[in-house]
Amino acid sequence: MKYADVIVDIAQGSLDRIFQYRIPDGMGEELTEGTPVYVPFGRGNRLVKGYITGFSDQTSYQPEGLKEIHSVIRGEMSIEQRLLSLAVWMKQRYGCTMIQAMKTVTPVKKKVKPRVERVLMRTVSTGEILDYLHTHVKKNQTARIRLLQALASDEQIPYEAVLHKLNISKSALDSVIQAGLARLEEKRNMKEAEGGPVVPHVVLNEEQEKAVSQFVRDFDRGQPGVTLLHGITGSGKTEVYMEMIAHILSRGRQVIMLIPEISLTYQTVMRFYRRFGSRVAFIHSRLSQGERYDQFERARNGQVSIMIGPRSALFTPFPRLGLIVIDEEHEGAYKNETVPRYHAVDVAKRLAEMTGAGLVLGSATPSVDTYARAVRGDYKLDRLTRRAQEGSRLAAVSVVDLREELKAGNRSIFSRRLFAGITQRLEQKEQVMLFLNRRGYSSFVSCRSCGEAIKCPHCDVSLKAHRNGMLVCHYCGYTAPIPRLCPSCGSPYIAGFGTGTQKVEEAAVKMFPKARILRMDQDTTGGKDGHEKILSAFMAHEADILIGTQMIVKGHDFPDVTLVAALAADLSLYADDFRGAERTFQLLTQAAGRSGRRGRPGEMLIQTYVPEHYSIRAAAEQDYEMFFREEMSYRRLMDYPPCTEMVSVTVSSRREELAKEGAALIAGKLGDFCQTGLTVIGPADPGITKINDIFYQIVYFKSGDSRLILQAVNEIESYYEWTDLKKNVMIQFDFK
DNA sequence: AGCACGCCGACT
DNA sequence: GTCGGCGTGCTC
Repeated sequence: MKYADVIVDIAQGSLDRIFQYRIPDGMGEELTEGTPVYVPFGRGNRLVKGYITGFSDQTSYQPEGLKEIHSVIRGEMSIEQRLLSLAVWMKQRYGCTMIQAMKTVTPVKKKVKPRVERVLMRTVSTGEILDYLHTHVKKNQTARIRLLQALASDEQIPYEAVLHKLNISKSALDSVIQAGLARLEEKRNMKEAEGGPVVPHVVLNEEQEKAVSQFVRDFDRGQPGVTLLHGITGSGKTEVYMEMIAHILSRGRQVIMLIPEISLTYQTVMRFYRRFGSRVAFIHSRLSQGERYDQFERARNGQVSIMIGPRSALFTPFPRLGLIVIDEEHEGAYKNETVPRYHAVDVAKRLAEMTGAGLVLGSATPSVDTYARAVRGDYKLDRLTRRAQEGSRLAAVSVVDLREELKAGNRSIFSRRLFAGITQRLEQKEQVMLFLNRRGYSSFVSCRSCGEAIKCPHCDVSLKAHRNGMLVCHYCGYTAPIPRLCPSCGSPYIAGFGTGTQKVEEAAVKMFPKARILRMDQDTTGGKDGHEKILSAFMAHEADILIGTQMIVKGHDFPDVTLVAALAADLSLYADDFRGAERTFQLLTQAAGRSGRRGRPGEMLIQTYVPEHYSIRAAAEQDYEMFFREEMSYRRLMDYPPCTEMVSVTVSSRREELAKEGAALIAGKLGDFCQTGLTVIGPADPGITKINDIFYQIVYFKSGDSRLILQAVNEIESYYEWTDLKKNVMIQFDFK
């Protein structure tokens, strides 16, 4: 290898590319991917820091013009070094390029346009916040008073409710909260100065106490390991996390806590802030690149010790990481949707190993994969089986067999039992949530004569009807007016089919004409704060019934909801992958958890055509173990993860036949590479075969031997690299 | 980001 | 005549 690929000063967005350098005699041995080096750069040949990302024998640049690497930077394992070795691991594990991996682990500092709100955030004081409220938030006097009282008295009030009542933008409220937090911090400091108790500690129950003390003991022995905290809804997992975090902080180490974006609510922020004060920092999607970078800097130089955020918070550059917590471990949001398609749990495990930190995974419905490892003894398992709040009970769940409804002549989407339940709740002025557990079920236009749905000319999906009379492709953005005649048969009888939730809404309006009904889906959540507006209106009890997809059952607690119903639980069961049953069980269990809080008993109804299916029976019984046993025997029978390791190769090309040929070549190569121990499936059509005029094919391979899987990935990579395949198709690996 | 190159105004 | 303003563009 004669030349090295170097990426320089990657905190600068514009220099975010590779430069090639000559390798001086004798230096080759020392260089590997991720090695930090000094290189001469620019017209003045000033020495800048860079990192090796790869090697090559050839160069696209004129060889005479290449400069030599100046020297290798040696020294102790810095934070960057650690993140870079994580990048090297990601490159290996997920089969991406070194640059892709490095971009993922290192934050890029981008220019930020100064915004008025930002100034407000930084400089606002308690006095100013009052001024702000008086000048900007005149609309609702009671809400303003409520907010002020809450800020002054530490009272917990729901974020969404405040947002709605004040009818202000989210960023404006965020500034208000920032100011409120500053004020709370002041009060804390005063209390500390007086020598009074800083935080009213929550008393943990026996199970919580046991989980904490075991974790503490193992951590102090230098064997933090991985712990699965399996706790039912409302069992007080957060209190357990907070005790563990407090312990880690007392040992002079730092904590990363991952949460699904949706559960970063005002309550969550306040809870952590009240316990840990200004040592905690948050990352959320509203932050600009620059603000995100600033949060990382505050972590690096010790201003904060706890970082709470989505999966990208994993790459917080703490000098001495002691604990990673992943809340709602089973959530799909932890998987990165772009290359490298890493899973936060896997990366966290690796990072924890590298830093000697503990890893705690928490969930009421752990992923089958995680639970299997816990059962196997790879992870420690702590159970929280009791609700933390005295007197609070799990919802009573029952299953309604829709086949019986049909037999009895009821063809509506409301079973008789659900109808009675809703009627009763309406009388009692309580709230109802109706959910369809399937996403992407939005309105398309189809022909009543030939039945064809109007499809996107560039993608293998049907076009969605928007309210402005246009058809839009949600994958490539193609837009066209709704035609008057059917493009396939010329019939004039074409009509829009509403979304699933629209139909439910229509039916509900007919059945319950006096009820106030809200619907939440892609059509109704137009605008940035659409979601929040609907949720907070419902929170403020401005509607009796909320209809929506799974987004309504995640993360939000509505105190007046006493009935939740899954209208057609089977919808998520037969999804196009092997995790359909798992997702169904998780969704139904989550939905049950939304019903009946604050002491009021809740009820959950599951309407289904397959009441005998184990995922539905287990959800009704609220019996995770039962679900797990059944699901594992299915996975074992079908040889699916976690009983085997499975990887998909997605092959894509502008030309359909090239994609098909390429996929066949790869499948053939895999077959040749290993006749025994490796199962190859495909080539096959993926769920969507064309997006943006690019055609897709998919090949799966699986094996019980993870080394064999990696070898196969490498084999395909080098095969791809050194043949015409590279000219014709793109490939992408995904670990299932 | 730096740093050089470059093409216009007021100074020893 | 030259010193220096910072506008533009490149960095293996």
